[in-house]
Amino acid sequence: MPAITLPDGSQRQFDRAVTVMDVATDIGPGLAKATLAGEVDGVLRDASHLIENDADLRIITSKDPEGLDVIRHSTAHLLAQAVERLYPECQVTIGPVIENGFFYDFSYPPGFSMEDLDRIAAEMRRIVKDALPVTREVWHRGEAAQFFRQEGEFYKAEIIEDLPQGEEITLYRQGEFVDLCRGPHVPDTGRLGEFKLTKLAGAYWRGNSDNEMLQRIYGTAWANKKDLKDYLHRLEEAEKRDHRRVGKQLDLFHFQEEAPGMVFWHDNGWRIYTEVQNYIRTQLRRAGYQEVNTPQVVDIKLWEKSGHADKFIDDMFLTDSESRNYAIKPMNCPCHVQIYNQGLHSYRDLPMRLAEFGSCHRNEPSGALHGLMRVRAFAQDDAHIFCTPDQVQQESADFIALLYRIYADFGFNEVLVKLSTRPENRIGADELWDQAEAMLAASLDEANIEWEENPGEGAFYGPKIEFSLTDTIGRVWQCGTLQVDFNMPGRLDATYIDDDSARQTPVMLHRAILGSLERFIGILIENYGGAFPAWLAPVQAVVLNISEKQNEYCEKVAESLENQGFRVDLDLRNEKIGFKIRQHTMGKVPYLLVVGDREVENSTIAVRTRSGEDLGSMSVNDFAKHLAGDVGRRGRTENQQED
RNA sequence: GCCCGCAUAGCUCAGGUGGUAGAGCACUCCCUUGGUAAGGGAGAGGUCACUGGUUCGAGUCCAGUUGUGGGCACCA
Repeated sequence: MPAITLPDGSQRQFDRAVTVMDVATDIGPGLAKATLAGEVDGVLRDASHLIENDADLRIITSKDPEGLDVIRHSTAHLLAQAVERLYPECQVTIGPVIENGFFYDFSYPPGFSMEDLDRIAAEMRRIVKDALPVTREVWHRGEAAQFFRQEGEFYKAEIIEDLPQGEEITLYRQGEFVDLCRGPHVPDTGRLGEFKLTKLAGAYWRGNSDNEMLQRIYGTAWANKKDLKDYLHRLEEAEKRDHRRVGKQLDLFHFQEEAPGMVFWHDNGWRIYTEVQNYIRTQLRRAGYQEVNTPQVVDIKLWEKSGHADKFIDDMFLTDSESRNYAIKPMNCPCHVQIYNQGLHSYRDLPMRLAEFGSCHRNEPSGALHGLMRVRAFAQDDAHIFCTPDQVQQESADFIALLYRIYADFGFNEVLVKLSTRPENRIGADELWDQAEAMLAASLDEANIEWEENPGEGAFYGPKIEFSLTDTIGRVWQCGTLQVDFNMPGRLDATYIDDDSARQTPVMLHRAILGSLERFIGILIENYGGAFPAWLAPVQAVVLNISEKQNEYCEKVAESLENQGFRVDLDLRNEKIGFKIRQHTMGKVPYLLVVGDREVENSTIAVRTRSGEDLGSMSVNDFAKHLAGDVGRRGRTENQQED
């Protein structure tokens, strides 16, 4: 005699056990048709789930986020069923829901091609048309494993055997296809159909490169045709902001075969780069850092001593001369310890903060390279803070505050924060790790920052906080980092004299805010779609003449602005004004300054923004003030004050 | 590094089943001096990524290499 309480608080009384679908039907046929699953007492269940006792029930349709997940999950099963039909020797493994869609991994040594994807999608549509009922079955663990082994599905049998004891083993059946799954699923395959198989990729079984490489098929799935179309449209729009595409359009940089993973910066791109670098330089100086510069080619012995060679020798570029072996430096820290080690330090000298935009090279695996986002040659806004153990907490807090201030200047207000803790392969005593991890966690908590733990992902010498930004298509890129290192200073013989005259080993904080400048500029390009705020724009304004008559005046305007430190171009080509406006608008120049006879006569310029707004005519001085205000705001919006 | 694609003019891209390359934009020259997103005309421009193979003949088919794209693994 269950009484069902719905989310609006209303109750329905039944004289027998009912399924989620029964309740939906009781409410109305329209709802029944839309019902995909139900949330019974807070747990997601199939529409066919039988409710025997009083319960809270929320009917799940495609309008609920959970409903969309059910659709995606069921579409993954649909994919697996189609693949099993077309490639009977194929084995299924796992097929989870991911952002915007799903994937399914198959063991199929011959491999799939893009043509296979078309065949598979066609078979999937056939199954949708057949509207096969999807049913749930509870199996005995051993029998289920046995069943899959008989079917030749050894991966599935392995998954079952690895499930925690006591967990219910459920199988879902649609037509001839049976899959191990926790569920829930849609009531029948007819509820699916708004999907697209998007990519084909390799993926290692259980994410381990020692295992077989499986064939992964990615897809996207939505509740209706419009959502699917909108999603595909969003992807296209994101592609237009791709930093590689924008980099070519705006003549920022290029790559070429002779230097894979290394950037050829052009004038326009390098202007952005140096602007960013100079901004950071000023910020660090203000925050009490010293800027230094250290050699790029350093004897391998130093890398052996620091511990890097042990772990990263394959990823280092090596060279030799006169029977000595050198590495092109992959990072700055050992060199900074060398600077620290010059002279004797008192605890009174600490903290000592050494910053460097040193050029570093890492021989990244070819498959990892990705435009500016992952390169083999880069510079970081890198710095190392040498301090006493007591100072770690305060230095961390100061750093985190600086990082958020700088991100805000660049217009980034959403930051993902993770604390990576001790990895399996590490150096140093566990007590030191306990201490370091706790300090980092405390500095985040004190700043009221939400963070996640990333267990086992710390560097080999210490735990780290990672600060990540997101690109236009939702890929997350780690930029900032803060790492506590109790090991390297000792390995490289760094010391200071304590207040009781004893020699102590300083703690070293490795830290960067933007991370690789190359990557950060890639993110900036995508964030702005190439339309940089005035402070970063390679060209801040272009002076355009209407005809030859105004050339001399135009030159004077440009010269005056340049003398005030602005980046200004002159376009005196024999072209119509509409043509020039169009070209520089597409070139994303923030301000277009038009000069005709009227302006010459009144000693003014007509100001137009790249968004097409007409700011009217004004004197060069007034425009300079306007532009200076714009530059001064950096990436912050009008009403965001600098803190 | 591994899986699946891709590589044609400076850029964006066409080039069924093999018969020695095309468009638009950009570029050069000429006309046009034009007031806020493309004025007109003419011209030049390509060892079809590289190496090898099949063929009378390869941009096109096959193999390898390099680079690159999407993933996986890696990321001090």
